[in-house]
Amino acid sequence: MSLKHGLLGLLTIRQSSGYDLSKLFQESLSFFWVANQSQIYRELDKMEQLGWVVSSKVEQDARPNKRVYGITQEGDKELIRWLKEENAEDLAVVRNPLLMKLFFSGKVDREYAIVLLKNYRKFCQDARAEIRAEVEGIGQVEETAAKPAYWLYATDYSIRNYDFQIAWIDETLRRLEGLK
Amino acid sequence: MSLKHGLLGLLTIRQSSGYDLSKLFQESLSFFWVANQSQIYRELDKMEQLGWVVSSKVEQDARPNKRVYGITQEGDKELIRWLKEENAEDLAVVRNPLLMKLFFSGKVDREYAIVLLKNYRKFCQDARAEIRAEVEGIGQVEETAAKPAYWLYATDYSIRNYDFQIAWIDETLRRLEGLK
DNA sequence: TGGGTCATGTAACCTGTTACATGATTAG
DNA sequence: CTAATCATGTAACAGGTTACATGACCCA
Repeated sequence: MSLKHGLLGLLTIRQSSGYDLSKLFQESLSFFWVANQSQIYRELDKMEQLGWVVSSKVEQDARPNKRVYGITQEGDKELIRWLKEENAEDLAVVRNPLLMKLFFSGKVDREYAIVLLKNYRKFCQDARAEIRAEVEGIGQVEETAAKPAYWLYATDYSIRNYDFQIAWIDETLRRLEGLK
Repeated sequence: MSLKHGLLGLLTIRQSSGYDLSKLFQESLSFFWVANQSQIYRELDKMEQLGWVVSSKVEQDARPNKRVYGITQEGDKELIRWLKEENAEDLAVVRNPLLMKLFFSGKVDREYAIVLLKNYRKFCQDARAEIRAEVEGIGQVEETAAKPAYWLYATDYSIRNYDFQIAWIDETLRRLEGLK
């Protein structure tokens, strides 16, 4: 149940509306978690039922009224509980559409597998560049004994993960093209 | 929509019941796609409504009657269409619970992040060993101009992906422990 | 003045997870 | 004899996706 906890985490920074959270999420967590806006609204609703957040209506005139959410003590406790919980198996969600397609590519001409890999390679390069740009944008972040820069480890993972994928694609393309 | 297509792919090998498919899936595709049994039953149902498969009841006496599914021409066409389709963005589903937790680990003691990484490292090693064992079990598969061994590329990806993750964990642990 | 983005959400549907139900056969 | 596994599924719920609705403001 990572999405709810991601939202809790963001709400410890500041109170936010669904819209705000959606943007915040996009800026900070979207490299390793995709969530769309409507999903965030629904989750907030459920989190309020769970007592993890409270909301209050804020009247606005130039825009539609909004509902601003804040984390409760209960919510904070839940966030900490989740962070301390050990559940290694649940951390790896294996679901890879690329490999699914590749696995069955014997059914079609080899060219399709090659295009598949090449397109995906392009996608990886673009995604990698985007993360790098984002990281540069934030600039140097202090990593001290008091505060390890966890976000840095996460972006590092993401970038290197793309590197790994690109390297694997290149080798696989060589093998495929070598068979011609 | 990869699960339906995975099942279509398996059904081109042979006709199968939901139970058979569930085991087949486990043996062949589970390294890159997790699916549970009940999900497979439901998907088969929908695929029959779509005309991609047909089923027939098979009476059994020692066990409950079963429903055996076979792929139709329509289903085969759909499988090929999916294999040829270009959709690079949809191939990367970014949803990483490990990074979500790590990202917010500043909220708790550093020790929890260390345990998190160590537990996950163990998980990766076990998963890696399991795939290797499976690959050895199948033995050498011919890779010829006529038939590239796509399954081999997929397992190769999976193994190297675990290697990458383990390497990143080790470096991250060093950084974390260096801060003490 | 017409299209994009800001800003708020709702509704319907699809996909994935968990728990349960039933009864035979097999291993310790 | 008892628990595990084989073998078949169904039901309810949780999480994710797509499409739609409303209206102001901003830029070309």
